[in-house]
Amino acid sequence: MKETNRSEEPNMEERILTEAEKLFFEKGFAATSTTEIARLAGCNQALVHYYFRTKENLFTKVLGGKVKGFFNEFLSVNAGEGDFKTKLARVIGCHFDIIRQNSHMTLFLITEFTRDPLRLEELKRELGELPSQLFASLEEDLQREIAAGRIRKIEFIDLLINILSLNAFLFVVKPLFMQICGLTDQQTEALLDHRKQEIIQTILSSLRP
Amino acid sequence: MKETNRSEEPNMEERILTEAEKLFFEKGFAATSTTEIARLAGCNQALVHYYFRTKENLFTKVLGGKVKGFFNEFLSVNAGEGDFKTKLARVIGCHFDIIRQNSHMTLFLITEFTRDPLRLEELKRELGELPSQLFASLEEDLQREIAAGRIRKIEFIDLLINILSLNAFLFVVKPLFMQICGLTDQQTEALLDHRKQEIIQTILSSLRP
DNA sequence: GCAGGTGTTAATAGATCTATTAAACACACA
DNA sequence: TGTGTGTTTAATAGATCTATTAACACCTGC
Repeated sequence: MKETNRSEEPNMEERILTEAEKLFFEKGFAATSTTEIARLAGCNQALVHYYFRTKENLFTKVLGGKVKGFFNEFLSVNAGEGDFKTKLARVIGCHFDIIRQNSHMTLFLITEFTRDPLRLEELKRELGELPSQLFASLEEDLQREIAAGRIRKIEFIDLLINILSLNAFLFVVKPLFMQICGLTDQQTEALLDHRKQEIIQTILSSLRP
Repeated sequence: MKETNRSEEPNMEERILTEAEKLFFEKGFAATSTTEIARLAGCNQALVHYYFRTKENLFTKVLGGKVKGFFNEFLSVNAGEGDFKTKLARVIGCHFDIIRQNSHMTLFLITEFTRDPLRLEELKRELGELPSQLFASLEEDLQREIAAGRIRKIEFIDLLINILSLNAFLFVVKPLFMQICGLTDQQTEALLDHRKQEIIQTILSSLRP
């Protein structure tokens, strides 16, 4: 086994991983071939199998870390201190930023998990209790606020779906949206900055009694 | 050429179209094989090519009508009469229903158009002025309401994105959502009935001054 | 009854893809 | 120099996919 490279140019194994990630995100598992991965990485196709044995293996290698990392980050957001609206605004903003940083993964995650439910089960198992932790605390707060008449009556699941919809949907259709509206990258980033604030305001406004 | 069937059991050509549609929607173009289409339709694989010559051909045959029809319906929704909030509620509800009836198409449309921008350009050309008609009228109303202080200040594009996000996102992740929450079809339908009202209320609430 | 059209299948060509194997290559080090 | 180890390639087996072709079954009009 070779020492991991430090500050050298990437070796072939790493280049394969890099190109594989690009292609998998861009075209999905089925439409990506090991031949194409090899071509982009600049090596023989057999080498892809030498390092990773199977395409499936390579796929999970590429994904495993990324996906688990993404959800871990997403579900570990800390609501922090302050009143409910402050905490809520913070969580919404953090989630928006996390999705934004993984923009190209959004659509990919949805399609791959939809098409392969087994992968989803696996992820659920790996994440364990993480989801319930973040949500339990927020739901408790929500019920208290409703009881105190400080926000209108709403099911927790609805609030959750509303936030996720507003935060994620634009990233799901981002390439489409840019093309339809004819936006440059720079204009898109500006719009996203603006959207983050607008989403927070929309959710908070919609919760007023 | 044979007469189109009336009230008889579907002929093989129609069954191929039906099964092809299911598979394309479910797994995308690349992951669907003509062999599998034939198997589900209950015929020899050669027959698929007999009727449609190529897989690409079959794909556009299946899609062409559906997609154009969907967007036509979506963009032809009539705001009708009444004050702004009434009209808005009607448009949101109609859009929700249209997407709901085409539930399985939502994710498919996004992925296919994202992966093949040319198809999108073609669709834009075919739809022509339709999009601007619906939106121009609503935007005008919105500005008037803001000026009159009856709703809070908001960009029209933000309102549009909010509505579309809330209406569409759940359908994009519907299979995932059902699996994660362990919902039956019946439970899901009940949730969707509820969501429709909740989305309308969320949008209207969020617009209060 | 049979000639011709339509629907259907079996067989197969040809392409491409995954995965394996054996051999060539490069380099370290005794 | 030679041997060993890790990297890379060429060649290829075997599977699967798209598409074509030739043959078969069945109906219909003459």
